[in-house]
Amino acid sequence: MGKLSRDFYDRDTVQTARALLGKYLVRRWHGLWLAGRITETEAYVGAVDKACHAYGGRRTPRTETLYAPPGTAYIYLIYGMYHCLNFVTEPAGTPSAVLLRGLEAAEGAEFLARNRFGKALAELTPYQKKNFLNGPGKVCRALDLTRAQNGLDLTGDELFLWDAGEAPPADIHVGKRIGIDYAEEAVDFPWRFYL
DNA sequence: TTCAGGATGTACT
DNA sequence: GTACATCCTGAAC
Repeated sequence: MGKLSRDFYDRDTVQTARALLGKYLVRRWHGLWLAGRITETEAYVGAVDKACHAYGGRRTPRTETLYAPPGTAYIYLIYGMYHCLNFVTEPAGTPSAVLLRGLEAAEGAEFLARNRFGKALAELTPYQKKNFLNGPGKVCRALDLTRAQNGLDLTGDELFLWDAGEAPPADIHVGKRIGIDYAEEAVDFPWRFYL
């Protein structure tokens, strides 16, 4: 029970990705709380993973955040219009992170719906409810996360992860990662975890 | 229900 | 100029 400390992120990335399922992402937003339960993650390990932006020690302005200390938010723009939120793992200088792919609304659902669809929760169609937060771009849209939050310290008070003290999820699914067809042998790494 | 195509900007070649 | 850790829409089934 409590905010996840830096130690939580300072270890093997694949283990961290798995351990994040069932934890809560919490965001302080305009004086109120937005939160969701994590349902889907993927691991990206720079040292061995061609799908990772920092594969082979690649260092550019964009990837610089991946080299930050564990427990840092890495947020980047993808396809010109969506953002993806990652949690930096492993010691500083080891470019690895966990991509957040899915949430279940927990706190501030009314505001999440407004950010995501521009209308009230009660007005969402069944299709919109079903596809509320089941993708990385959707999560960032609902939580109003952009590159302005890139580099945020996840042990701070603005954006952090919370262990609600729930029993570990019983039924964790494992699979290949999504949208990385270019990554050669890394395409098949079983580094996607979901409930 | 699945599927093709387009939107859109930044990073990198 | 090309590719990209995506999502939405509209058409076909």
